[in-house]
Amino acid sequence: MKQYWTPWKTRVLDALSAVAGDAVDEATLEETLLIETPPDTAKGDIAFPMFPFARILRKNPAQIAQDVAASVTTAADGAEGPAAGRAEAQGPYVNVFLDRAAVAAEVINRALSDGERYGNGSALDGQRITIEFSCPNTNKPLHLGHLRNDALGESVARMLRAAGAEVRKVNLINDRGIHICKSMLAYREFGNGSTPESEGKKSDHFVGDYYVRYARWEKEDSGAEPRARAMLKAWEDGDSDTHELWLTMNRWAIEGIEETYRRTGISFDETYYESQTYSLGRDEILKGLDDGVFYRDEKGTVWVDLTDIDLDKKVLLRGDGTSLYLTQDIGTAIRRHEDWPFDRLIYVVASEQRYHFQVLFEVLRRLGKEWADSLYHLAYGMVNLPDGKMKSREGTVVDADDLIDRLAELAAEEIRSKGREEHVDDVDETAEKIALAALHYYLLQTGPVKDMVFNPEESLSFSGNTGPYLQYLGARVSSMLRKQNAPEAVPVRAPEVEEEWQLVHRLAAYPQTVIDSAEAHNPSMLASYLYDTAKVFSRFYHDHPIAVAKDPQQREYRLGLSRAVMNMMQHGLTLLNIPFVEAM
RNA sequence: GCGCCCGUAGCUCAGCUGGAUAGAGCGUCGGACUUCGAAUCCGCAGGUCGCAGGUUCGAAUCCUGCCGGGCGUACCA
Repeated sequence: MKQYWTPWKTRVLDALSAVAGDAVDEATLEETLLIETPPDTAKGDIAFPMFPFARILRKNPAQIAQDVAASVTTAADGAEGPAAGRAEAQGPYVNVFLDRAAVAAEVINRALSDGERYGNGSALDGQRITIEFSCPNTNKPLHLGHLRNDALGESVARMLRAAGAEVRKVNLINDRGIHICKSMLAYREFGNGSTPESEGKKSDHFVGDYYVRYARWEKEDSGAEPRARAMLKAWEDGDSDTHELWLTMNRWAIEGIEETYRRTGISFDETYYESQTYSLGRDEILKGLDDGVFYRDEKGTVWVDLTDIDLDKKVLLRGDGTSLYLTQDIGTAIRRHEDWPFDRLIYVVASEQRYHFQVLFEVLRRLGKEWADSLYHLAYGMVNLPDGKMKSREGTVVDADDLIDRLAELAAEEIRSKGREEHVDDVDETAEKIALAALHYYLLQTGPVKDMVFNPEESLSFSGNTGPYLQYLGARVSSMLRKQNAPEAVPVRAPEVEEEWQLVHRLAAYPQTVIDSAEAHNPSMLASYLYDTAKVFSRFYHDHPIAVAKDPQQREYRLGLSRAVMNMMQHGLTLLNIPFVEAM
């Protein structure tokens, strides 16, 4: 989308290249030119710092600014509409004063006519991106760590889509292995044929309880572990009783987990199961062995030597021919590329596995997969508690369902204590949406690379820099727009107060923010943009009349601006997987 | 030991590819509801941007070293 500063950028570049003559090519000038917003709007609406050109042009930056400003103003002379205005040198900066009325009308009307699509872009048009996230085990329910993973994966996927990419969200369910057998064994041992229904328990929690039960048992009885291993062997040999139990318990686990997905707005286009993919990759490794990319030792183990790129030697296939984590990841990557050839494959996986992905990508490269360079590990930090790490053994793991229940309960209390029951359609449904807003915003406001501290009390709060703050703004404005309809378009009219102009500016910069956040795979950029915008709007709303403005033209204009900002907020909240509420 | 990541206000975090005076929220203290919804708004206080060098017109941002913390360095996943 063409931005309102585009004509000015062109004019500044023209002026610079006139000053530079043949000495500097235009591409260099364009790369060097920065566009900023002056710290104080009295200084102008757009700023171009001339510092970098001082070196290139061997001139005083303030002098350059004066020359450029003069010729830019001349170039703009006679222009009308959004391209009109003048430039002024302020020290080493060229500052532009726009025809705000014209620019504002263009920006607002674009947001009004685009409606809920405002913010969708085409920067990634034609790109096919697969994104893998969540990847739960079928021996226990989701916990806080999964919630961060899910929030990130879902949000990044939505942002990439908004930026124009074709996105395929995939899940890989870890439904096999010794840890799965442990809960199965404990159930066979202590379950007495009970079921989630008979116990009145959510089915994934039911399964998880047996995993915990196993852990306790293992401590008391040294015979437990060998039996778990024997069960894994039986499973691998296709023992029918074991498979029947496995199918039943997996179904319980997955149904429960899917319920949490539905609840949190997480979805996938394709689900892979490790039980179906774990043996993939073996043939690929053997092919690589034939091609001399890998080697076999005297025990029959297949290795890859990555010491030439400062990594280690890694085992790809055990001597008995069985697969490892790495083996199957090689297989699933290849399978995915066959299923749906992608331009990029993003793995949303905790940063502890950085090394694993380095190795994985390099092995695929050595197997001659030309698409190996398009693989990307979106590593994110761990979620800690105020007193340290979550430890499943110490029972400090924060359960996903419990946390959301707790949040929803508090939100419902809040609704009641404010006497809002009559104003919302359904207290519990609204409370649930507020809970998700609090949770998702909390998880996404921190950039992915950083470890974060989950402070229960803080995350349970609904005021300040939180998801519910954003929802609250939406609810108030929705309520206002129910009473007074916004116009379909606004006339050319100068914004009267500073907040109006700031909102126009934020409206204009929003589509690019979506693209930047998507390309950086960083929802926190978008989150803080929305929060800052909401703050500006809150102040505007508080200090100035909108729907109750006496002057009908002013009222219409402000209602139009409000609607436009709401379109943007709704779009942005959706990208963060935060539900919009009409009333709360 | 080696490798990767992080270190910004008392706490939790922003700060885009280096750019004009480093920002929020929570917490403390104080103010604003006969006015479009007070889950809001406004104000006060709070900083050697871990430390030391370097690069440059200019560094929280880039480079080097050190300190502190996390993670990794499995024929676990």
